[in-house]
Amino acid sequence: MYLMKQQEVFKAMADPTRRAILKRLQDGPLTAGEIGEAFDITPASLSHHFAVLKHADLVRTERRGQYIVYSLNSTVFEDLTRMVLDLFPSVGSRGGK
Amino acid sequence: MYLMKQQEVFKAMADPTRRAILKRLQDGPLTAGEIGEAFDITPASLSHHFAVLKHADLVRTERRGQYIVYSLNSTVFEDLTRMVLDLFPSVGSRGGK
DNA sequence: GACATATTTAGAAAAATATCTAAATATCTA
DNA sequence: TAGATATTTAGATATTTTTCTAAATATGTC
Repeated sequence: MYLMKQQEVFKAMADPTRRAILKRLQDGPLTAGEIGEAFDITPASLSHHFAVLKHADLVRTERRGQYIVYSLNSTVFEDLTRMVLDLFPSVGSRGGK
Repeated sequence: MYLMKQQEVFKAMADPTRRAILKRLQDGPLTAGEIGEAFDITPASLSHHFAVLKHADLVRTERRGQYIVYSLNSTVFEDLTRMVLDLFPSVGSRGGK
């Protein structure tokens, strides 16, 4: 059922900078540089966070000329939501263990 | 809106042992010792994980004689679900930014 | 081709986390 | 109260993560 790398996804979500990156991408794709403007962090560190998010398959990338454009991968989000629900029996109200 | 400690919750969920602890509690409350049976880890390390889960308000505790009984706190879990949905606009289909 | 810009990779240092052993605390039973 | 069991706390160590600087790669422009 879960094709996603559960551990990678949860680890990716655990960092506040990465969650903020995801937030920024809610309104549409952005280049690495555009995302970085919001953070007081070097491009290298940011790039590391991108790598973690990509590894968890939470974002997709596409090169556009000099730029690399990042966008949310909403498919994995659905899996994540399901995963969270699965951890808490009462709310999801989906019977079996 | 979010009364929960977002960072604490995500951090708590990032560790596989802690997620497994939550899983074990799905079927009902268990003592620290009962939970520990499933893991190849010292009671001290386990206790550390309990502390993290408690700090995130994901579990509740109650002393019963010698034992300490742990149970899921499903209230916070609803917040968590909402939080995840909030990070991914397409899934929740809830308009605003 | 040379140079500028955008981004990533490599390698090191600093900070956070997970784990352990040993000791402390709480409760139970005799 | 003494001894046993259950759990946590303290302190140390090992691992992982975050961040940085410097260098490398890719693309665009002159």
